[in-house]
This record gives sequence, C-alpha cells and structure tokens, in this order.
Amino acid sequence: MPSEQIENYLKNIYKIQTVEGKVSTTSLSEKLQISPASVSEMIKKLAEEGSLTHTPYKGVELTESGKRMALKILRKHRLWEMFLVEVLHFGWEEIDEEAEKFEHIMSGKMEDKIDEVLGFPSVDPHGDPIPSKNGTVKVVRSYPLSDVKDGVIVRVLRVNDANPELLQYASSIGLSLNKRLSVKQKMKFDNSLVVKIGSREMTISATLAENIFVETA
Amino acid sequence: MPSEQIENYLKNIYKIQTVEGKVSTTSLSEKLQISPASVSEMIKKLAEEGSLTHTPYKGVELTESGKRMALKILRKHRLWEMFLVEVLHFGWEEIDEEAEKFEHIMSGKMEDKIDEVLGFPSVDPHGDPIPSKNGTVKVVRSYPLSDVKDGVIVRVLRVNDANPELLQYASSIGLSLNKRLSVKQKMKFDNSLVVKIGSREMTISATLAENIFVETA
DNA sequence: TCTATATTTTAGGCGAACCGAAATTTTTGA
DNA sequence: TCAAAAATTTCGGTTCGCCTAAAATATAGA
Repeated sequence: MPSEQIENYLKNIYKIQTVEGKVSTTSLSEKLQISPASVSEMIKKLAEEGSLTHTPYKGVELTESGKRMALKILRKHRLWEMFLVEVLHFGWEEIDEEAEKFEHIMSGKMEDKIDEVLGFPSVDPHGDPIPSKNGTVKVVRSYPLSDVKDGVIVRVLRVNDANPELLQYASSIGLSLNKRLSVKQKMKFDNSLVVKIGSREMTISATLAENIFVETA
Repeated sequence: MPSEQIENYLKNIYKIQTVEGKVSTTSLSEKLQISPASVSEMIKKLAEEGSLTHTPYKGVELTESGKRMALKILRKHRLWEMFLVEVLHFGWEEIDEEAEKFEHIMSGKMEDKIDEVLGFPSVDPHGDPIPSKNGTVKVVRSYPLSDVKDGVIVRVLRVNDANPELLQYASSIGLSLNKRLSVKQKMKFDNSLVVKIGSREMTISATLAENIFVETA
C-alpha cells in the first residue's frame, strides 16, 4: 500500500503530466506546496520503487504501475466530489478540498457503494472524467471558451477546479455544467467576451473564459 | 488541532474510563495495539499538554479539555457509523473499522450535514449514544441480557460493538436494536439462555448475552 | 561563448510516533 | 515479610517526510 503522501505525489504528477506534458521538480513543488528539496528526495524514492522514471535534472514520467495508482486515487477523489454534491449538498467550490482528505482512506468497498448510489457517473461535478475501475479515462474533447468565435453557440463541458473562488463566481452567474450559451462579442482590447446565458447577457473576463471548457452545440 | 493519533488515544482513554473506571498503560496498550513503552511516552506528552492527569505507575484520567476532545471524536465516529448504515447500506459489523478512519478527517461542516441528513440521531447503529455538539452524553440505563431473570420480556437497547463477528452473528439470528425478546430459561451449568425472538426460540451463549444490553419491556 | 541566473540535487538536521531492551516501581502470594 | 512476577517507565534507536543551506548542473542572454 502506498502511503498517503505518495498517493498525493502520484496523483499530482499525473495531473501535471496531462496538462503540461513534462513534469519538473519545480512544478510539483509548487503544486504540492512542498520544498523542491523534499520533492527531489521523494522523486528519487518513487523512481527506486518503480512508480516513475526519473532523468536527473530533466524530469519525471509515471510508469504503468505509477499511472495505475494515480488513476485509482483520482477515481476516488472524483467519486467523492460527486457524492459530496449529490448526497450532502455541498457547493461546487468546497468539494475539492474535502475530497483531498477522503480519497486516501476510502476502501474499495466504499468506492463501489458510492459509485452505485450515484448511478455510476462518468464525470465529476466540474466535468472532469472519473477514471473507470480498470484504469481507463474517457477523453472529453473540449475547447476553452476563450477560443470560441463570435456568434457561436456552445455547451459547457468542464470548468477548471483549481480555483475555488473562480468556481464560486462561475456558479453565481449561472455558469454550470451543460449550460448552453452563445458568444455575442469578443473584445479585442482585453479578450473579454459578451455572452448570453438563457435570457441574460453578461461579460466574462479572458481569465474566466480560459477556465471554461465547451463544445460546439 | 490534535494529531490523528492523539485523537485515538483520547477517544480510547475515554472509552476505557467509562467502562472500567481506571485507565492503565496496559489497558490502553492493548486497546490501541501499541507497545506499552510507546503508550507510556504518549501519556507523558498528553499530561504535559493538559489533556489528562497522570500519576506515574498509577493511571490516567482525562481533564475537562481532554474529555471534550474525546467526545468530539466519538460524536464524529458514531455519526459516521450511522451514515454508513443508513445511506450507504453497510452491514452492522463493518462500520466500526470504516469509521475509525473517517472520524479524524470529518470537518465540522461535514459533521453538521450528516447530522441533518440523518435527522439528528441520538444513538448509533449499535445503540451507543451520540454525544451532542456541546459535549453532553445521554446515559442509557440498560442491563446485560445475561442478568435478566427467567420469564422477563425485554427490549434490545445496545449491542457491544467491540467484536465484528459477534455483531454479524447477532444480526444473523435477528437480534437487532429495539427487538423485543423474552427469556424462557436460564441454564445453570453454562449460563446460556433460551430466548424467544418473534416466534422463534433459540439458545444464546453466556458470552453473547453479556454483550447484549436491554431494558425491561 | 561564457557567465549569471534558475533549477535541481545533496547534505545535515528535525519532529512525530513507533519499537525492543533494560531499569524501575508496584503488586502478589508463599 | 519479602522475593518473584507484573506493570510501568526510560533509553537508545528506527522510519517517514519535512526543512534550510550548500553544491551541482542546466539554460539563457550579453
């Protein structure tokens, strides 16, 4: 059994890997809020254990076994987030922090029970895919709202969960999963967007738009 | 914030205290499955912190502050057990072990949400009282089934949760909370009991009877 | 190119909580 | 009563994961 901290390392390496490709000591250090020195040590240990390959001064890549462990945790994390929203009525922006703790202590049995109670969901409340039990992840093709052209109608597929305040704001303006919206106008000077959600028209900043992922409706 | 291990020490000191009165290093060591040497060290530390008073070579007693912390954990433990049974349909005998892990990471918010979903229960699935938020515990007056005389009709108020196998067996013969049963005969030679539950008559060993707590119906 | 800066790793140390072995204190029963 | 047994504590040592400071390596820009 991997320790709780090792699970955190593996999960975050996986996350950085899928977004940025390469995983450096610094990026991990920032994400985990642990000093680069400690991260460097742990990487060495994980390499010895065979969970990842490490080229000193270069970077890190998960092995098959490391990836499997990472996905196991990610599955638990996202199932738990779903559970918090659906059963305990937590808000969108509170669940990530709570799930950080629970993902490590959920037994396989608990995982199954929750999966069942939720009706075997395929994405979490932010639209991130829930890895299957055997370690496959459905890739959802989506584009940042910031890339969408004037006049197009889109549907919200995912919202980046890295920032609780952003999530809180998004939900307060009615920007939730599967909502349809049309892009009315794209401002050249600051890349902000005028969009229409339902009958309401509003402005969305470039930064917010970069964190909302959509498909063409 | 007390560490997870400190919470375990305090909770178990409280439990031993309520059952046996005096809490020795050995009894704690056995309950926690930690060597007497380590327990002794931790006791010294907890005494310094003011969570308990310790007379070397004698025993230990929780201070008000220590008791408060113990009850906080016990509340979370028992709420969580209830939740596992009511919402996730876990069996009677599986919940204690699961709850051991969750009690330490439940936020106050989570505690409140669960309390609400469950309708503010006053006892857990084994009949143990759930301490209130302000640290009071309702004492339930009950007697071990082994003390009940022939011919008396009683109601099950609590089952000792220390042994999962015992719980499993009890539920398999229909011995669950609030069940009515009548004591038909008490065997002198081994203290076993013949009881009637519903329309079924069966024999209960002395050991089992000592772990079932009832009130006169 | 080559030096300054940024990144990464190594070295030495720390605190929490554990252990076994040895020392101390208490209890018990002949 | 008093020695053997039981209970408790102290001592020295371990592991895990963290840290800061210093050393090593890589990268970028003049």
